[in-house]
Amino acid sequence: MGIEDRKQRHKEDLKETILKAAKELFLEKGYEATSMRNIAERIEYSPATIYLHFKDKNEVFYALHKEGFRMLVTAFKTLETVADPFERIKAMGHVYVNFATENPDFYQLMFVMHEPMEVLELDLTLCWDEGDDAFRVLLETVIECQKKGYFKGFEPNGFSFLVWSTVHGIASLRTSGHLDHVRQVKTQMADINAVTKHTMDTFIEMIERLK
Amino acid sequence: MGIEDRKQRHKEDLKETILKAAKELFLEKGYEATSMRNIAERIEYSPATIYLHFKDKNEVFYALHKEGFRMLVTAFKTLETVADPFERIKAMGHVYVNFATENPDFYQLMFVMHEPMEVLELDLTLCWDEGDDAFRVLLETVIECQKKGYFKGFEPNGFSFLVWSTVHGIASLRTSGHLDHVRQVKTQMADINAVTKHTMDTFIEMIERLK
DNA sequence: GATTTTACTGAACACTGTTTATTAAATTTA
DNA sequence: TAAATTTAATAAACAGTGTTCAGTAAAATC
Repeated sequence: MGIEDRKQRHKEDLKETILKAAKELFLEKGYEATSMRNIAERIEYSPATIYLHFKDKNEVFYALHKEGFRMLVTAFKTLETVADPFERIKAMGHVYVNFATENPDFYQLMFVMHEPMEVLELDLTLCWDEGDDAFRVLLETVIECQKKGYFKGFEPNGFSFLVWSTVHGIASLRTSGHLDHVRQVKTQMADINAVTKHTMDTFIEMIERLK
Repeated sequence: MGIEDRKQRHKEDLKETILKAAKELFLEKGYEATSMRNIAERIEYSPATIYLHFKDKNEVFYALHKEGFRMLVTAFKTLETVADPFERIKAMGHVYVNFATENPDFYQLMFVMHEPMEVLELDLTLCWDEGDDAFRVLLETVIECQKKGYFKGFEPNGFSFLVWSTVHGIASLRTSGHLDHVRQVKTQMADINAVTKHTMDTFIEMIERLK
């Protein structure tokens, strides 16, 4: 089936080409400004062609959403070298917030917008494996911490949700710009990076005290 | 100038009518599905008339955004009866998350979307008074707590940002639906309310230990 | 060489936010 | 009261959006 293979490969090449163009435009101009016509124009196909490979715009961005999670899980991989689970959970917080800072558009796509998640809601045979993977890394680290005697008396799921909520809160208030508006009025801090860092440091100090 | 007054009143009546219709449609169908044509149709005016009273769609929703903050500040007012500042900060967290739960669309408009905030960014003479007000209530409570010996050694701004980030994280992961997706896979909890409550309880337990 | 399958597109549908020239009504001036 | 002016409101257009579908060329099969 050499011909079948080649055809299949060509088909997937085009799908990859569409996603490459979609990603470029998304990072250049954001979600709203990236139209199906825009993507089609860049790859020199008609808009209708995209619909032969993706159900709709949400499905295109769901693919990018998954790519973002693969990037995040890769970033988490580097944490395996951190032996102490408590140090690892601190490092995870930094990796998470840094990821959001360095890839604000991806972060919004992954954790703020719910358009890409609608694909999951409409097709219930699909699962949010990527999100689950990322959460499991956190949960396992929390459990490991508790085995060493940290965070005594906390239910691990609840504690993990709390840690996630906190770093997500910092990341999303930062990337949406709301944190910066309050900074301007309430603090003498020079820039948004300082506020983010200060808030993260306060969080680390907080969990240090639960040690 | 009785006539001037009447004309002025009529002008503001129409502005209020526009906002009323916009609010209704927004709560019925969400932000994206509320179009200027939709609003105009409901009040039986032409779309162009709205532009005599508001610069653009963002300005319409900025007005609703402000209304949301007035609602939140009103909800915070009831906390003045809580004498102990530590109990008050706990109650604030609950009021905040309950507000987000009961008014998810308003919450998104106020703390997640940045379209309404663009009005502030374009017209720098305007200030985000509403957001500042809400944050000040939190900051003052934190300072009061510290006067009573709680949260020793924390810088009050940083601690306030951290508390805000945490409750915002819980509220926004809940209203966006991301929390519910992880719940389905990772926990045996019946519904999203249980997860939200459990995470909030864990947060309260956490700050109790810093007392 | 004729037929079927595949890949692709042009054009349309029903929307969107926004602007502008024009009209109709109300008010002011003569 | 009649003419002139100001105000309020709109119809129509512009340039875009996501999406669908009938139709067309090219490739593969018979």
